[in-house]
Amino acid sequence: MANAKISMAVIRRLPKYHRYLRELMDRDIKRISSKELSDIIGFTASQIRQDLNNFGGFGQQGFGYVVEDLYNEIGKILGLTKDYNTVIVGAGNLGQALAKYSSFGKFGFNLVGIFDANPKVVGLRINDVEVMDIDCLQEFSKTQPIDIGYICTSRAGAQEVADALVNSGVKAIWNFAPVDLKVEDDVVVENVHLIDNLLTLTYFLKGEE
Amino acid sequence: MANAKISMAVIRRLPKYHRYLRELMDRDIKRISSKELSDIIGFTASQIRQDLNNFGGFGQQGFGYVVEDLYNEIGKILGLTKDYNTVIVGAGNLGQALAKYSSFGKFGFNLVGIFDANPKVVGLRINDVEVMDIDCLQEFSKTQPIDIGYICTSRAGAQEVADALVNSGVKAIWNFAPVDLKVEDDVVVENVHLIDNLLTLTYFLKGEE
DNA sequence: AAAATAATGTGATAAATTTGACAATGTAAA
DNA sequence: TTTACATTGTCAAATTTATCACATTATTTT
Repeated sequence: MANAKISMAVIRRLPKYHRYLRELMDRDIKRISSKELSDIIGFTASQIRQDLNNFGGFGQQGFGYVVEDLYNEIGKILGLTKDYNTVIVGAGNLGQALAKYSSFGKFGFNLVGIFDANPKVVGLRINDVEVMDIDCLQEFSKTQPIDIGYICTSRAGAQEVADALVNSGVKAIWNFAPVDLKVEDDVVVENVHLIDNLLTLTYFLKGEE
Repeated sequence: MANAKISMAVIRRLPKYHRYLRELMDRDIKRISSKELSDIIGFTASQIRQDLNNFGGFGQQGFGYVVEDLYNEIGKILGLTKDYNTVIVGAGNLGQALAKYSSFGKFGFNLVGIFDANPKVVGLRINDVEVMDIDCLQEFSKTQPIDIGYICTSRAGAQEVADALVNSGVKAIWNFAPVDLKVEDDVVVENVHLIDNLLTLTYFLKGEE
């Protein structure tokens, strides 16, 4: 297995490959060439081959790729062979929406707890998971290891929540607060900065009219 | 004004500059050098200067940048000098969360309508905006021009909704459905593919344990 | 079984992006 | 007013990323 450093650009394309391969499977397509995949996914065939080769040769010369095998291989690379325990911190609009969103479960993301600092929402049940006080997080993490924490708090509380998650042994944070968190090197943070996204949109909107 | 093509990499950094400059203003800091900004934002000083120079010289040699001026300039570049009419299509969990999320208003994004195909939610009022039937979209767009449409539907309905938005004159789409939309060249699409994001996280989580 | 065809894997090339270096030019101090 | 200092704007180099081109190796057809 090739273990040279994989570039971020490649990694960010992997979920898209995964998504399109799933779709091909659903359409009962058994095999695909890099050229055909290129046509539907929008990357060049060359890039697709090069991307996949970072992880080993999944294709067959003169034949292409077996859709299901490739899907499974990419799933493995993305770490989808195991389940993950997740918690949501911040039971506001977004936190509740994520709690109710069922699609994550399909990929093995199991919501095991929701936490909030606001006594008004503590005790509420959302999608069959009880909202607990944020101060109970560390205690909770002893009964059940937490793999990923979703931070859905305001900007102001986010860093404190990140620290609390890290203290509870969480190694991956999905951050929706518009702030860049400071965490130790062994903790992975993935940001969803919605405002940043929206401003990119207006940049182009402005430029094109 | 320099009008050479600005790279996507630069554009995606602009909202982050904007965010950090806002924070500096809130802390009442009047001026900043690329070196100081580098320390807090995490890009190299050289990159910061080069990024800003794409749009003209906003700094002063030997002095640095005036925080408020730079904030305003970047705001202009991002198109934040005007307001935008937005609609949400899909009043499910996420659509409702976005409707209730007030922060967008601060930047001039005004929610003027919410649409859904499900008769059960049509008529509901969310954050003082009524949920209308999706079939009323085109009619609605005649009374009030729509600048940006947020697609918060399922994967299955997203393309159809995108088409309806484009038909109603919308030139910018913020897409939360896990699908890549096909639209004409003059329509800008910004995707928030949450699942893709989450899978990037597990990629690193897998690699680091 | 041999020839024609298809499509990967990969090394070389090109393009894009980031970083480094410094002259030019301003500010601040003496 | 002159000198010392700070920091931008920008060109050049280095690095990273994407594309091209093709030899290799499999499949399919005759």
